[in-house]
Amino acid sequence: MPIERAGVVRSKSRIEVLRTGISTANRPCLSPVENPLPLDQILLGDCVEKLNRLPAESVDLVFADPPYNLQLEGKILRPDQSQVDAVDDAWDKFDSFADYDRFTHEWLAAVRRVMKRHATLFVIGSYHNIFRVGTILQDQGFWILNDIIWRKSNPMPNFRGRRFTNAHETMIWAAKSADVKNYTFHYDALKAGNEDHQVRSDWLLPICSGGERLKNEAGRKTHPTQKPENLLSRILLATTNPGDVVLDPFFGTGTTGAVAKKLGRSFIGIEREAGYAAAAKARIAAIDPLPSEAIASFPNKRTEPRIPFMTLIESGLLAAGETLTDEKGRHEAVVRADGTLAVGPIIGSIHKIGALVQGLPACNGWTFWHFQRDGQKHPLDRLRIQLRESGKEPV
Amino acid sequence: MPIERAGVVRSKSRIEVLRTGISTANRPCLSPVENPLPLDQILLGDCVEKLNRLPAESVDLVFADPPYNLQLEGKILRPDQSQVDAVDDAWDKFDSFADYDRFTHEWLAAVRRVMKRHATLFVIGSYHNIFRVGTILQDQGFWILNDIIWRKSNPMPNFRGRRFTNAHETMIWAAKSADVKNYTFHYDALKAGNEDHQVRSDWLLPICSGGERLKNEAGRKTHPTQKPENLLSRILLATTNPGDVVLDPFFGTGTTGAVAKKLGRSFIGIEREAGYAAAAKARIAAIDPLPSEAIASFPNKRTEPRIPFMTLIESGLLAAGETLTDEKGRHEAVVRADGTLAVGPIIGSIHKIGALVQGLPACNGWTFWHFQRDGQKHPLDRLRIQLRESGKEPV
DNA sequence: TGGTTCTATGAATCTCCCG
DNA sequence: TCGGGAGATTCATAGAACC
Repeated sequence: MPIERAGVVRSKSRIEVLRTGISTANRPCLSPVENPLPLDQILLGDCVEKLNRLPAESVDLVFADPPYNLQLEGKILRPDQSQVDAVDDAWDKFDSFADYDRFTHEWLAAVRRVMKRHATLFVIGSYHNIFRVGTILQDQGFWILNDIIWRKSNPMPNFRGRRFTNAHETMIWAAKSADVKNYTFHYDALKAGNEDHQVRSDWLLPICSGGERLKNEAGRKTHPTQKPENLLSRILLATTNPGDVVLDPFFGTGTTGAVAKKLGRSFIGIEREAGYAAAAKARIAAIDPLPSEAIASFPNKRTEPRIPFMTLIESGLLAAGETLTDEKGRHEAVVRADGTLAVGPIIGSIHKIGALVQGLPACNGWTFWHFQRDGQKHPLDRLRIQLRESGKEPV
Repeated sequence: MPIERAGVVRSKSRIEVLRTGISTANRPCLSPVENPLPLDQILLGDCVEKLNRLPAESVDLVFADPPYNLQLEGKILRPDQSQVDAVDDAWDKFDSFADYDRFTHEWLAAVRRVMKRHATLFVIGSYHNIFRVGTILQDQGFWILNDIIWRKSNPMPNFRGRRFTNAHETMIWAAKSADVKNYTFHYDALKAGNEDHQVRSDWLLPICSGGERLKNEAGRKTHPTQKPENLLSRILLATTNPGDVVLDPFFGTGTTGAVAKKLGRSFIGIEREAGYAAAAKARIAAIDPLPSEAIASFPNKRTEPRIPFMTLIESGLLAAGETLTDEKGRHEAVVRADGTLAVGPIIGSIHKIGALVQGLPACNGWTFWHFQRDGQKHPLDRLRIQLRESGKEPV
């Protein structure tokens, strides 16, 4: 095995830390000590075989760029890489789809086992294979979160003029099952980086070319389908945290590893072709990780510490007896010393009372209710932010 | 052994169908004379049953908008607590993927039988169903020509902030089999109407709303998923000729029929719900077909237009059938639905026709041709500027 | 009448912590 | 595992309402 490690090699203690919390129950074959998570390495060999040697529930994200269907390449390979005779009638065409399906089924099941409970999966493909992949992953219980369209700003034109320019590829983003709700998704950061608008399911990005494209000595491209780093950046920034483990079972020339290293994530790459793996290793070794302040997490509203309304009063930011209104001044409520609001005889939380006065089933009291300072109305949330910021300062 | 998992286990009979085409057992044996093609009609009933009564190899194009098999749980509320009027109709309910696959397999096989040899098929769907559809149609021997992304310029946002905005739907365009080469595809006309650039596989179009959206007496939408006419226009203009027969097995409120009538194509619609069919019938009756010079075939030779003139028509800024003149009103031409101009029998880009009527070698159609509004003539360029200003595409 | 503001709504697999 | 409740969450467009 010429290449078992590439790029950054982590210390054992680091691995131990990252592996903490991984159950030993379902782990195949090897003990944790004998089989530590091979972080930031490229495993050379068949992906199913290599995956089966990894501990269960050990990675946070999977990015998979499997071989596209083989029907256009004139030859068909079985999962064991034996070649199927070239054929062109319906029976054999079906047979080739069945082969591709079996291959897909195997690697998806192997990947699924090593995913942590909250982990998610990206698979990229074209119309040749993506429908088979999508069907099979649904059959395995994966739960699709989005299909995402990579719109190529500079696609290869259609030379024969008999079809529309094939200007996109499709990615499927899926959780392990429908009941997984706590997957990582940096909604706030994505929105903030997109003119304060939600990021859509169609992404416009150029294909990989220029200096980013790996070439051999003869100037030929090293890999036929090298993915652009920007594509992987978006994915990793959106769905992982720094320190997370990203698995790529079809590593190729290592775009996933390069981007993971740059963004302070760990990677595990599996690649069958030694030539691709070697190119990936050299490429990743030359990557400088970004400074930590460039990749630190964007504040996430859902994970901010909760501030009880009462704390505002206790801290003196708001006084018991003050009158709150909505933004337009159409509704009023009085702040009570115990951290509740009163509208006439009715008493309740800022959310309950906000819902009540509007006749709605629910309401976010932090943004609905406003207090008055210097003749201007400000939302309660402003005081909450103030409190959180002051709490972070050293005392 | 029934079909348990599409793409994984196949029944023997399924393989038989794939090998031999349609088995004769299920084939209805009515002669064309006994069963003339019900052109420009809506057949009320189950689509498979109705399809089996149609003569084999009788339609030129199929547009299918099957149920998506959305699996909704509970309600979704907007941030203002209003409830989204979701698709919860009985026709979109399936017990399992296996059920949906069976349904898909049946209607696709029935559709396949009535397609002429050179006919093509469009199916539209979302990530909930499109992977199943794509897999099954590949299994049946259909040959995918493109997958086409309808990018919605105004999609519904994601209200919970846990996913990317689901801003597109996917269409699969397929021929009956891989050896069909003579399908209709108006490459030259499409290119001429698109700045002399090939049309890509991602199309930006708004959802159906405003006056085009059918509403009942109470002002509620008649159909939850009415498709925009511009979407069907592009499809019919690209892949059919005037006089062709377009089949829609899930007719709904008849967008396919309305566009077919407008563009001088015939249609056959099949719809199970009497209410939808009645709405479709009334809608189509009110359609005025475009004048024949606006839809006659684009000459099958290369031209050199330089304008996305087609976009003006799709955006509604200019209507197919309108007459353009030069500034002094000495020359006239008719706007065609495919983004070209006609002067008598001669058809070409706005530039070519402008040059022709003046007897000059070249002409800038954008400044030469004028349209009439409120009794005044304005150059086409005015509309182009308007469009550019409004056409800020989300990235 | 014209400009501005408000409101309704669209194929949607749409929360999460705590007791 | 289930239920309750805090509190988090929206963009483009049409058309009505208002000024």
